[in-house]
Amino acid sequence: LNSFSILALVLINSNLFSLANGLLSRMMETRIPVSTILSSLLESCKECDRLKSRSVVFELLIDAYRKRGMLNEAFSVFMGAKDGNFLPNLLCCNSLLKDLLRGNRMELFWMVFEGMAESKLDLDVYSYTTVINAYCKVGNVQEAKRILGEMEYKGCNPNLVTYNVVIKGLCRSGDLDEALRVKKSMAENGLIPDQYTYSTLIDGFCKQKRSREANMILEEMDKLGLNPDQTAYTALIDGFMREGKIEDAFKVKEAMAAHGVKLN
RNA sequence: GGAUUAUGAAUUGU
Repeated sequence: LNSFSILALVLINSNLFSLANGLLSRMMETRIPVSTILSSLLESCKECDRLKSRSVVFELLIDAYRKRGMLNEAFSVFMGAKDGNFLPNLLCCNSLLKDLLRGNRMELFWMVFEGMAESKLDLDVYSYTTVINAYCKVGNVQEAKRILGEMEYKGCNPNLVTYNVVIKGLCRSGDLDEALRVKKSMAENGLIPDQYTYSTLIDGFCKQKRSREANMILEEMDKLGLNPDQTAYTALIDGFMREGKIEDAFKVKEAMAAHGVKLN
């Protein structure tokens, strides 16, 4: 195992990443527990202190575990690497956060996030957006908005996706008016709402049984030349049907056809 | 640069 570890480090040092990757895959497939692989790698890093880019070995291993859905193992490697002062780079951390959030592994998610913060890693718009999304998903829009403020304060500008995530969170929590205010505020930051923004709002209004207003949002979208797509129309049809407004639903279906958007 | 990461955008009933 130690020979493999050292070889992996040497390969990375020589920019032979895919070979290193193959080696790590073989190590994983032996079913040796992560903790053993991890300590072997950390030990080898200490021995081979003249090799460069040693933290890459942990990034490769995290990615390998992540992509196999082995999130506990990916997490362990992150923690071990961080504690050994081989903090994975931002892209790797962000990717791990994304998978932990999607996998609903929130305990691990927050531990990784804390680890990034305590290592003084500068978060980027991806990191912040993911964290905002995490808060939104548990209905904590307050905290989501706090992070939004924090990122701006730290000089990291929220982008279109960030705003869409916040708007979605507000819609889910039923705060439609605030969602509209946030949409308006995008212009101040030079951002133009896109089809995601509009579809999110349309769906939000529909889910609160405010389909008529949703219809107006769709019309606004159309006016602006942002072609409402299948998602926007489907959300609106669904909204009208939920309210029992069958005729309105059919009108939307006709408008949809007139705009050349197909029913799915 | 080895990895190229953030919106699981809508619908799919009982």
